[in-house]
Amino acid sequence: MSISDRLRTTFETSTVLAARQIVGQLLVRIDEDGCRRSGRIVETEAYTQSDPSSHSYRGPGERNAQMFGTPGTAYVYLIYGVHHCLNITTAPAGTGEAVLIRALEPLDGLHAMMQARSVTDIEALCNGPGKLCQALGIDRTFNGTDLLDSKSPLRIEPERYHPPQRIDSTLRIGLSIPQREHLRFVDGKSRFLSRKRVPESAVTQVDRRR
DNA sequence: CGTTGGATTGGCT
DNA sequence: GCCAATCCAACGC
Repeated sequence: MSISDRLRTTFETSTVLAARQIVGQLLVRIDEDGCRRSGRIVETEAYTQSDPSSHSYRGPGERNAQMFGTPGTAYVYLIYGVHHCLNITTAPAGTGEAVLIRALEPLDGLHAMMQARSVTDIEALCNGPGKLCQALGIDRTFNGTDLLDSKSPLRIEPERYHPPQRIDSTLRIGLSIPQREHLRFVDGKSRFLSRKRVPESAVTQVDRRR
Protein backbone atom coordinates (compact mmCIF):
# COMPACT_ATOMS: atom_id res chain seq x y z
CA MET A 1 0.00 0.00 0.00
CA SER A 2 1.46 3.36 -1.06
CA ILE A 3 1.80 6.40 1.16
CA SER A 4 -0.93 8.13 -0.89
CA ASP A 5 -3.27 5.17 -0.44
CA ARG A 6 -2.73 5.25 3.30
CA LEU A 7 -3.45 8.98 3.45
CA ARG A 8 -6.63 8.52 1.41
CA THR A 9 -7.73 5.85 3.86
CA THR A 10 -7.19 8.32 6.71
CA PHE A 11 -9.29 10.88 4.83
CA GLU A 12 -12.02 8.32 4.34
CA THR A 13 -11.98 7.18 7.97
CA SER A 14 -12.39 10.45 9.87
CA THR A 15 -12.79 14.08 8.83
CA VAL A 16 -11.48 15.43 12.14
CA LEU A 17 -8.45 13.13 12.11
CA ALA A 18 -7.90 14.10 8.48
CA ALA A 19 -7.92 17.80 9.41
CA ARG A 20 -5.12 17.13 11.91
CA GLN A 21 -3.20 14.89 9.53
CA ILE A 22 -3.33 17.50 6.75
CA VAL A 23 -1.46 20.07 8.88
CA GLY A 24 2.14 19.69 7.71
CA GLN A 25 1.33 18.27 4.26
CA LEU A 26 2.77 19.89 1.13
CA LEU A 27 0.25 21.37 -1.33
CA VAL A 28 1.66 21.66 -4.85
CA ARG A 29 0.39 23.46 -7.94
CA ILE A 30 2.01 23.06 -11.35
CA ASP A 31 0.81 26.07 -13.35
CA GLU A 32 0.23 26.49 -17.10
CA ASP A 33 3.89 27.45 -17.62
CA GLY A 34 5.08 24.33 -15.80
CA CYS A 35 6.15 26.48 -12.88
CA ARG A 36 5.87 24.83 -9.49
CA ARG A 37 4.20 26.72 -6.65
CA SER A 38 3.92 25.03 -3.28
CA GLY A 39 3.33 25.57 0.39
CA ARG A 40 3.18 23.61 3.60
CA ILE A 41 -0.37 23.48 5.00
CA VAL A 42 -0.38 25.10 8.46
CA GLU A 43 -4.10 25.66 9.15
CA THR A 44 -7.23 23.56 8.48
CA GLU A 45 -10.87 23.27 9.54
CA ALA A 46 -13.12 20.19 9.65
CA TYR A 47 -16.69 20.24 8.22
CA THR A 48 -18.87 17.17 8.80
CA GLN A 49 -22.28 16.36 7.38
CA SER A 50 -24.06 16.63 10.76
CA ASP A 51 -22.71 20.18 11.24
CA PRO A 52 -25.20 23.03 10.54
CA SER A 53 -22.23 25.21 9.50
CA SER A 54 -21.24 22.79 6.74
CA HIS A 55 -22.30 23.28 3.14
CA SER A 56 -23.28 19.59 3.14
CA TYR A 57 -25.70 19.85 6.09
CA ARG A 58 -28.82 20.04 3.90
CA GLY A 59 -27.69 17.32 1.52
CA PRO A 60 -26.11 17.42 -1.93
CA GLY A 61 -26.82 20.33 -4.25
CA GLU A 62 -25.20 21.96 -7.27
CA ARG A 63 -22.42 23.74 -5.40
CA ASN A 64 -21.53 21.15 -2.77
CA ALA A 65 -21.81 17.96 -4.85
CA GLN A 66 -18.08 17.33 -4.71
CA MET A 67 -18.20 17.13 -0.92
CA PHE A 68 -20.07 13.85 -1.43
CA GLY A 69 -17.44 12.52 -3.85
CA THR A 70 -14.31 10.42 -3.50
CA PRO A 71 -12.15 11.25 -0.46
CA GLY A 72 -8.93 13.08 -1.39
CA THR A 73 -10.47 15.18 -4.17
CA ALA A 74 -10.75 18.98 -4.31
CA TYR A 75 -13.95 20.82 -3.43
CA VAL A 76 -13.52 24.44 -4.57
CA TYR A 77 -16.22 27.07 -4.17
CA LEU A 78 -16.61 30.81 -4.65
CA ILE A 79 -17.39 32.91 -1.60
CA TYR A 80 -18.79 36.46 -1.51
CA GLY A 81 -18.63 36.33 -5.31
CA VAL A 82 -14.96 37.19 -5.00
CA HIS A 83 -12.70 34.56 -3.45
CA HIS A 84 -12.16 30.85 -3.98
CA CYS A 85 -11.79 28.40 -1.10
CA LEU A 86 -10.08 24.99 -1.36
CA ASN A 87 -11.25 21.93 0.54
CA ILE A 88 -10.06 18.33 0.57
CA THR A 89 -13.00 15.93 0.57
CA THR A 90 -13.15 13.34 3.34
CA ALA A 91 -15.46 10.52 4.47
CA PRO A 92 -16.65 7.75 2.11
CA ALA A 93 -18.24 8.69 -1.22
CA GLY A 94 -21.88 9.52 -0.55
CA THR A 95 -21.10 11.25 2.74
CA GLY A 96 -20.59 15.04 2.47
CA GLU A 97 -17.54 16.02 4.48
CA ALA A 98 -14.36 18.03 3.82
CA VAL A 99 -11.37 19.85 5.29
CA LEU A 100 -10.96 23.55 4.47
CA ILE A 101 -7.37 24.64 3.77
CA ARG A 102 -6.94 28.02 5.49
CA ALA A 103 -3.23 28.86 5.30
CA LEU A 104 0.10 27.78 3.82
CA GLU A 105 3.73 28.43 4.56
CA PRO A 106 4.88 29.45 1.05
CA LEU A 107 7.80 27.36 -0.27
CA ASP A 108 8.24 27.03 -4.06
CA GLY A 109 7.34 29.63 -6.69
CA LEU A 110 7.42 32.65 -4.41
CA HIS A 111 7.82 35.02 -7.34
CA ALA A 112 4.78 33.64 -9.18
CA MET A 113 2.73 33.84 -5.98
CA MET A 114 3.78 37.44 -5.35
CA GLN A 115 2.80 38.30 -8.91
CA ALA A 116 -0.59 36.60 -8.57
CA ARG A 117 -1.28 38.37 -5.26
CA SER A 118 0.34 41.77 -5.88
CA VAL A 119 2.00 41.38 -2.49
CA THR A 120 5.67 40.89 -1.58
CA ASP A 121 5.37 40.15 2.14
CA ILE A 122 5.80 36.36 2.36
CA GLU A 123 3.73 36.17 5.53
CA ALA A 124 0.79 37.79 3.68
CA LEU A 125 0.98 35.54 0.62
CA CYS A 126 -1.05 32.49 1.73
CA ASN A 127 -2.37 33.34 5.22
CA GLY A 128 -6.06 32.90 4.45
CA PRO A 129 -8.29 30.55 2.41
CA GLY A 130 -8.93 33.09 -0.36
CA LYS A 131 -5.35 34.30 -0.41
CA LEU A 132 -3.80 30.87 -0.90
CA CYS A 133 -6.15 30.12 -3.80
CA GLN A 134 -5.18 33.40 -5.45
CA ALA A 135 -1.46 32.71 -4.83
CA LEU A 136 -1.61 29.20 -6.34
CA GLY A 137 -4.10 30.06 -9.12
CA ILE A 138 -6.84 27.76 -7.81
CA ASP A 139 -10.40 28.27 -9.07
CA ARG A 140 -13.50 26.12 -9.59
CA THR A 141 -11.97 24.38 -12.62
CA PHE A 142 -10.06 22.33 -10.00
CA ASN A 143 -13.29 21.08 -8.43
CA GLY A 144 -13.02 17.28 -8.41
CA THR A 145 -9.24 17.13 -9.00
CA ASP A 146 -7.69 14.08 -7.33
CA LEU A 147 -5.22 15.63 -4.90
CA LEU A 148 -3.58 12.28 -4.16
CA ASP A 149 -2.69 11.60 -7.81
CA SER A 150 1.00 12.47 -8.34
CA LYS A 151 0.17 13.60 -11.92
CA SER A 152 -2.48 16.16 -10.93
CA PRO A 153 -1.66 19.85 -11.52
CA LEU A 154 -2.94 20.43 -8.00
CA ARG A 155 -1.89 17.80 -5.47
CA ILE A 156 -0.65 16.79 -2.05
CA GLU A 157 2.84 15.25 -1.96
CA PRO A 158 2.59 13.08 1.17
CA GLU A 159 6.22 11.95 0.87
CA ARG A 160 7.11 15.56 1.75
CA TYR A 161 4.96 15.56 4.91
CA HIS A 162 6.63 17.71 7.55
CA PRO A 163 4.77 17.14 10.84
CA PRO A 164 4.31 20.18 13.09
CA GLN A 165 6.03 20.31 16.47
CA ARG A 166 2.69 21.16 18.02
CA ILE A 167 -0.91 21.19 16.76
CA ASP A 168 -3.28 23.62 18.47
CA SER A 169 -7.06 23.52 18.08
CA THR A 170 -9.49 26.44 18.28
CA LEU A 171 -13.01 27.33 17.28
CA ARG A 172 -13.47 27.74 13.53
CA ILE A 173 -13.36 31.20 12.01
CA GLY A 174 -16.01 33.31 10.30
CA LEU A 175 -19.15 31.26 11.03
CA SER A 176 -22.50 32.83 11.98
CA ILE A 177 -23.74 29.82 13.96
CA PRO A 178 -22.32 29.62 17.51
CA GLN A 179 -19.57 27.01 17.80
CA ARG A 180 -18.91 24.50 20.56
CA GLU A 181 -16.15 22.23 19.29
CA HIS A 182 -12.58 23.12 18.40
CA LEU A 183 -12.48 22.06 14.74
CA ARG A 184 -9.72 24.41 13.54
CA PHE A 185 -6.23 22.95 13.63
CA VAL A 186 -3.03 24.96 13.33
CA ASP A 187 0.70 24.43 13.48
CA GLY A 188 1.17 26.33 16.74
CA LYS A 189 4.72 27.32 15.79
CA SER A 190 3.87 28.75 12.36
CA ARG A 191 4.15 32.44 11.47
CA PHE A 192 1.87 31.92 8.46
CA LEU A 193 -1.56 31.52 10.07
CA SER A 194 -4.65 33.51 9.04
CA ARG A 195 -5.00 34.84 12.61
CA LYS A 196 -2.21 35.63 15.04
CA ARG A 197 -4.17 34.64 18.12
CA VAL A 198 -6.87 32.19 19.05
CA PRO A 199 -10.32 33.62 18.20
CA GLU A 200 -11.79 35.43 21.19
CA SER A 201 -14.88 33.23 21.27
CA ALA A 202 -12.60 30.26 21.92
CA VAL A 203 -11.33 31.90 25.08
CA THR A 204 -14.92 32.51 26.18
CA GLN A 205 -15.70 28.87 25.53
CA VAL A 206 -12.81 27.70 27.69
CA ASP A 207 -13.83 30.02 30.55
CA ARG A 208 -17.44 28.83 30.43
CA ARG A 209 -16.41 25.23 30.84
CA ARG A 210 -15.19 25.74 34.40
C1' DC B 1 -39.06 34.56 -9.81
C1' DG B 2 -37.11 37.98 -6.25
C1' DT B 3 -34.41 38.09 -2.05
C1' DT B 4 -30.82 36.92 1.08
C1' DG B 5 -26.49 36.24 2.82
C1' DG B 6 -22.15 33.80 2.90
C1' DA B 7 -16.18 28.66 5.58
C1' DT B 8 -13.25 36.55 2.81
C1' DT B 9 -10.41 40.27 1.83
C1' DG B 10 -8.46 44.89 1.39
C1' DG B 11 -9.05 49.64 1.75
C1' DC B 12 -10.56 53.43 4.41
C1' DT B 13 -12.20 56.00 8.79
C1' DG C 1 -13.17 48.87 13.47
C1' DC C 2 -16.40 49.25 9.36
C1' DC C 3 -17.85 48.11 4.92
C1' DA C 4 -18.10 47.31 -0.15
C1' DA C 5 -17.03 44.03 -3.75
C1' DT C 6 -19.70 40.63 -6.75
C1' DC C 7 -21.51 35.82 -7.57
C1' DC C 8 -24.95 32.48 -7.10
C1' DA C 9 -27.29 28.63 -4.47
C1' DA C 10 -30.86 28.22 -1.28
C1' DC C 11 -35.06 29.66 0.22
C1' DG C 12 -39.56 32.03 0.29
C1' DC C 13 -43.69 33.53 -2.16
